[in-house]
Amino acid sequence: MKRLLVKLTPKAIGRKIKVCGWINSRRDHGKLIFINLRDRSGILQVVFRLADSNQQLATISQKLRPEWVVCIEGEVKERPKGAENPEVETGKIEIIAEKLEILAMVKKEMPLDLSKKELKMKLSTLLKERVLTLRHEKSRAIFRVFETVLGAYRKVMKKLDFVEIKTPKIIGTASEGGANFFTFDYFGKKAFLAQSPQFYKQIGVGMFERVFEIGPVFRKEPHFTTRHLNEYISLDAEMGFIENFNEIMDELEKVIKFILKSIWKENKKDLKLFSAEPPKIPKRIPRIKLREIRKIIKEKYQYEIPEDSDIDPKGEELAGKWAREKWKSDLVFLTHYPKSCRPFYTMPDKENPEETLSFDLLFKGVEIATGSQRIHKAEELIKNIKEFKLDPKDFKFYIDTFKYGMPPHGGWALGCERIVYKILNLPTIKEATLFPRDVKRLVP
RNA sequence: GGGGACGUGGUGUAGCGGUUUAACACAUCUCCCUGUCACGGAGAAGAUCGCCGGUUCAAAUCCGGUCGUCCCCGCCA
Repeated sequence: MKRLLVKLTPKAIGRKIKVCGWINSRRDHGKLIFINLRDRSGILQVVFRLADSNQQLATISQKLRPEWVVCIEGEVKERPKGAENPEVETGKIEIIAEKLEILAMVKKEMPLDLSKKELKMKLSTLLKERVLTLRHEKSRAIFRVFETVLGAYRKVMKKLDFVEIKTPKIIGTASEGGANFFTFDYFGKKAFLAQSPQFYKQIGVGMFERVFEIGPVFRKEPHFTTRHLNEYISLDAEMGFIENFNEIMDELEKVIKFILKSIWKENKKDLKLFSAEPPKIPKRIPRIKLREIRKIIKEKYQYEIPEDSDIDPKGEELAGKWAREKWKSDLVFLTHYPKSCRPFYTMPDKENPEETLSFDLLFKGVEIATGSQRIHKAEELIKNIKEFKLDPKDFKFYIDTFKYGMPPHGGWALGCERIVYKILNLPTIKEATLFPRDVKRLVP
């Protein structure tokens, strides 16, 4: 008999069918055993009536335990009056088991009970036992949201006429000139893991004007926080022929709105598990210069961000608070960062050369994206590389791109895990990562 | 790199100098149960309290070291 997916069983009342999946939970009433069977489409109650079944079925059904993998054949029936469960999609029906095939048993003591609504585990255990904890309903909900972010990003970028590219992650030139790279031996040469697709996506502008990439980036930064990972998925974009750098924010604004809208459309059940409130999104996301938000935070919250430096996490949190109070917005762009806190390829502001045409996008007080207009003239780029005390020789192919002619352009990088982390109000970004890589964690 | 906190059965916690043969919940095993869905009931097994050393008549409990973990700051998405 062909397997039927659990979600299709309510339409099969009266029919004999076969379902396959994992045992999510079991409730043994002696002569009556209830099993919640989980497959990719949902959960279905299976009833074993031991009094009515043959000896063999009765004996093995008593042995069934959580996470065993089974196929069950039987008749789909409406549940008796009063025994319906409105919390489950298949709660009005059940299947009366007649045949049971065990595909796999559990051979190890389970460190958790997957049928419980909350796992209540320490983060270290949750990640150590990842191969199992990922099966939990809430974990799966997180990664369904993650999948929506990826899908929505691709969809909206294509709609905005960007072309998807994939750039190398093994690279020979450090893209930001910093020291935060993983290095390794590549057939006798020194290689790096890409910390950003920066150079390659800019080269992509020379091909398609508008490109985007969804891919991993690697950061050798020993941070111990709830919002950092050493490997994460970056949602990158780069666009040519911009008249000013506000156009970059205009596009990013469309993108982030589409992503958020998609999640609230496609992941209602997942969001409910985390009691996630819809984000406050105004018609236009406020944009404010860093130097102005500095003043506002000082006046409103008596908190001072150090001069000529990047905004700190506390400052970001307060900027987020201010945006919510003043503009009723969970999103806010901070713009015009000082030259000293941006990479060498960032375009300085002609009106104030100490500031750059750059921005960060904050979501609920956490930075989820960074972007800027880039320098597109080779001479200026070389000058800036030298000002940053770097050697132009190390960036030859990158500089060549601009010698061959490039339009004014700019782009952004969105942190995929950060979006999911803030949307679901997770205690840490590590829960929004299948197998997080942090300073201490390389396995599993 | 700087700072803080925590390590107790499989999991999550309580106990914080002697009433402890280390307690509770869930999981595990045995038994009872025909309408449960976080099923219920009875019982059993399972921890030398991370490790090493010190203080003390007495240490899971206090002190020091060590290893591990988590968080904050810096930096970033």
